[in-house]
Amino acid sequence: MNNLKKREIYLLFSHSILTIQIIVYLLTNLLQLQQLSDKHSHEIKKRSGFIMEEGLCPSSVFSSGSVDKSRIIEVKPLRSLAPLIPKSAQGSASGFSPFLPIGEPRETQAPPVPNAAPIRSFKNPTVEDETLNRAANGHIPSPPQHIPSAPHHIPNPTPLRSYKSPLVDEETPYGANSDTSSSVDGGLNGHGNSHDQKRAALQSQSRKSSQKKIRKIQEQSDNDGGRESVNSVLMTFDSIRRRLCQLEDANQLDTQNAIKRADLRANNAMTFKGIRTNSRKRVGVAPGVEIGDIFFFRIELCLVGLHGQSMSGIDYVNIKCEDKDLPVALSIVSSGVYDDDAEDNDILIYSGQGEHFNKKDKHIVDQKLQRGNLALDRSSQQHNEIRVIRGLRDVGNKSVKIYVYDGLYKIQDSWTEKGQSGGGIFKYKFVRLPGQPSAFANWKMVQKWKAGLLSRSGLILADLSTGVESIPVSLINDVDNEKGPAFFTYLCSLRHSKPYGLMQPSHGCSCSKACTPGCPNCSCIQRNGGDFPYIANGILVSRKQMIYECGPMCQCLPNCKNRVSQSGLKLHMEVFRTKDRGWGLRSLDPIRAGTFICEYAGEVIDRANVSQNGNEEGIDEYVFDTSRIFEPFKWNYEPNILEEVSSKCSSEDYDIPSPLIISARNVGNVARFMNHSCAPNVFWQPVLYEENNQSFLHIAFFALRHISPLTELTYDYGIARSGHAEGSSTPKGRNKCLCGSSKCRGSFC
DNA sequence: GAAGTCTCAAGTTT
DNA sequence: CAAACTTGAGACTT
Repeated sequence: MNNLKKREIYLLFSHSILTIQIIVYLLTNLLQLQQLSDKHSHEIKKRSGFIMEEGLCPSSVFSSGSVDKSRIIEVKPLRSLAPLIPKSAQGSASGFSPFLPIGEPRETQAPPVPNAAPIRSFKNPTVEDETLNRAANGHIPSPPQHIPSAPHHIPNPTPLRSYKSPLVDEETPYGANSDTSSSVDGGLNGHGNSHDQKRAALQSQSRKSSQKKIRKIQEQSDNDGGRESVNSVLMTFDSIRRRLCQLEDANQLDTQNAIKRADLRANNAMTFKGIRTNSRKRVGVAPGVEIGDIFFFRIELCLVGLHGQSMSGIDYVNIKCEDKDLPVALSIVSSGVYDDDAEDNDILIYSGQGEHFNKKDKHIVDQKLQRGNLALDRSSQQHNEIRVIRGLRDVGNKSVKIYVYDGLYKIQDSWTEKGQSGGGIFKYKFVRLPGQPSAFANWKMVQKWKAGLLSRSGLILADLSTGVESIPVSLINDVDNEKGPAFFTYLCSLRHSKPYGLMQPSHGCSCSKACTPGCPNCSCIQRNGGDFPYIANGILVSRKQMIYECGPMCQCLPNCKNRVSQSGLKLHMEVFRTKDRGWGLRSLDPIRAGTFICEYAGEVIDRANVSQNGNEEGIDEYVFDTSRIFEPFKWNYEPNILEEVSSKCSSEDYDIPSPLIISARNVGNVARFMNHSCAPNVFWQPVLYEENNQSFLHIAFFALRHISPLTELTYDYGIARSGHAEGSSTPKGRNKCLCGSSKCRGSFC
């Protein structure tokens, strides 16, 4: 208390104009504080006994033997004692709607413009535009909110069990869960029956009111974002990131005074341009993010508004409710730092945050009921929906961490335990809301299939490629009685009858080892405009008019990284029976945007032979024709976003001197099973390399975005020029399109 | 008291 | 594995 007084006195003197009234007022407060903290330290001592019984670490802040941190918390400057000061009549004039989460700029209360961020992002913004954009997107720093509340100055470093019942009345009228609290301290507090009833009625009323506010936030926030925005933001992010990696690989990136990590640097560029979606914090669904969506960086979760914290596992907001702050948890990431139990698919036992070993003081630090932990606790009483993202490592590629959005959960139970390092931790039982499509459960299932622990139902053939591919391609039908596709010969590349068109034959590069990015002497890299087309893990950086790979004619070693499309399948593919579109193709592995999927294998034919090659009606449904009309789309990074690095950006219009027509009717690979979609997740790219002193063109397929396991792979078939009716503004195909996307053209051919 | 700056907790990625 | 890194909340300052 001495410290406090000294601080008080110091403060008093440091402020030159103080009325006697204020002094009297402060002294009154001081007295109140004294009483309050005495009462509270008594509370803490009482509780610490309880905690010791529960077996928490003796070095815990609750322990009677260690430094009494409650004293430290008492030593707070006056301004943090606000709740003790009677509220003014204008007390609620904080500038925010009581229904809005704290930290949201006021202008965002206006009806949100759908797709606002991504569309704006693709023009070349002027300075004025940018200011507007940033303001509209909420990137002007939010007005800070200093709404002191009881839970913050009354220390709350207490485990769940100990605080719940006794403190509910004093601290949080919202949280009183009569079902659970009554059994704990039923008759101990000595209140009369009528008092209890009144109190219960008040608490129930209060709880309803706060739940109403949470619902209101939910309703208010549900009409922005959207699938297209989410896809656009993620694609923009990854295209920038890939480009940065490419420059870094070639040592062309200035990392002297800049961040080295490409994900963070890409995020900075995005933030600077105001490109993100769902930037308003919300309870429940994040519009446009679908259950089962996968992410490869924590930053990606932030960019689409799924989880606002770049590191922390718990995201929450403080909702102003009856002049108090009610922290409400919005989303969690279960990433395995703590020993979360993720055995059951619909139940997640999640550990709170904050337990660690303090290396300096050499003691274990318990988790405290504050920040995220407090929010989870309040949410367990409010029963609000919480988004759950499960972090996992794929069995095939343990070095990559993947985050899977697993939908909405509610907290059903909470308790305290001893953590791995021996500190006290909070545990929360998350239960998945019923009726949601499975996501994490699918992963579990697929991993069991891969490990051979679970037999596949509907497995017709273990390897459709009959050993041609290095990874088996399974044939699955769990839909109908069809026993398999019509006969064809599996071939993993292209059967050329003649060399490709007008290209000048070259003899490949003369690198002695594997070609490396930034190598000035490699003729293949020079043909690619000086850029290595792929980054280290074989991911395509950007679409190009043409990609020149090293081939059999090159002097470089076969493990050269510029031969991505020649190495056959790298993913565990599956030909499967779709419900309404015949056979389709999907992968059991998660796929990153830009990953090579497969080549379009088959026989190169002349246009004259197309109908000859077809069925009775002269139609060859397995034709790939580069001269079709393809819907243009943007996949590469925006050069203006990366202007500080490079303005170079290649055209995405393919430059194919003479059309290439491939038929996979008689011979082909998995690509022949890929169906059409007007909103595809795969695109094709022309690739050229030399064999036998001659150039040959190939068609390589790459992932357009991240694709989760078991998702059907589709690309845009384009429209045959012959199918484009004369005088008709909208080309019509002969097949009804069943892709079901909002951009569906209705037909394809 | 509003509006700003500073600090810290949170863990990810290479 | 340790260094480098971001975001947002809350503390603190003007």
